[in-house]
Amino acid sequence: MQAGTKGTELVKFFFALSEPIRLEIIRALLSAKELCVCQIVQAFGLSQPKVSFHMRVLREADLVLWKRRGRWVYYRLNLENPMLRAVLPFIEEGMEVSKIQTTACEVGP
Amino acid sequence: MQAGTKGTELVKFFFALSEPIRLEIIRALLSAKELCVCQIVQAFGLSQPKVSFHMRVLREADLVLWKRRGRWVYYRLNLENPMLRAVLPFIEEGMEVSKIQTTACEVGP
DNA sequence: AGCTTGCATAAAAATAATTTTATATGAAAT
DNA sequence: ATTTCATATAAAATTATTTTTATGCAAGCT
Repeated sequence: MQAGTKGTELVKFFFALSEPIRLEIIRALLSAKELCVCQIVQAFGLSQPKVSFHMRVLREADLVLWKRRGRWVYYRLNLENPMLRAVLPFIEEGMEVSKIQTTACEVGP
Repeated sequence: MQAGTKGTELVKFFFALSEPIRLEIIRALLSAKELCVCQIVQAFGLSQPKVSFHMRVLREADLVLWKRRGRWVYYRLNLENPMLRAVLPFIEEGMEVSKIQTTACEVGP
């Protein structure tokens, strides 16, 4: 996804979702209302900079929102994004039903 | 999109759409019922192997169907793909209305 | 059959994305 | 004020994708 690309928004959107780790993070965020970086790090056994890198891609594609609370940074899906909403059913597909978020849940440190 | 990836189908789908040239080809196929490679080459001023490369990515993501007729190979959108159908409205967005296919049209050599 | 056209594919070269390693920042704790 | 923790960001190293260049193949023409 080189710089100066036209139609960037759409390209960024698809690009962000075209990576297995990022898709898994999206799925995790679908199950948990929100997650801080350390939870994602632990859940997937990834390095922290790696997770931060991918979260940035997701952020810049407008797929997630973030908020700092104390020392932690929490990420959650940007469900206001209509494109995300359009593809979520396909991302959910194959997920265990039990893992799909139906109600808010307490998470995190 | 490294080899041996899990959840390949979805990743391939998003990956195929995460590239400006491929998105433009999708848009062109939306306007023209079907296009042969030489038409895409001419329409965008791309080299033939480049177009073939991108068409293969689109094929392997199940986004397009192809058929040889004589010496020409024609590509068209795989509108049976439900994921493609889900995102098409967003891909159309910003396209000139006049370019959006409403009826079949005669194209090609 | 031999030529030409349209296209796929392979190999090499160029470019871009990801991962790792190292460092910086903001917030709380001591 | 210093230290510690959680995380972002930068730089370097690695890996993947894209582009270019070269070649091969199928189909029609002469």
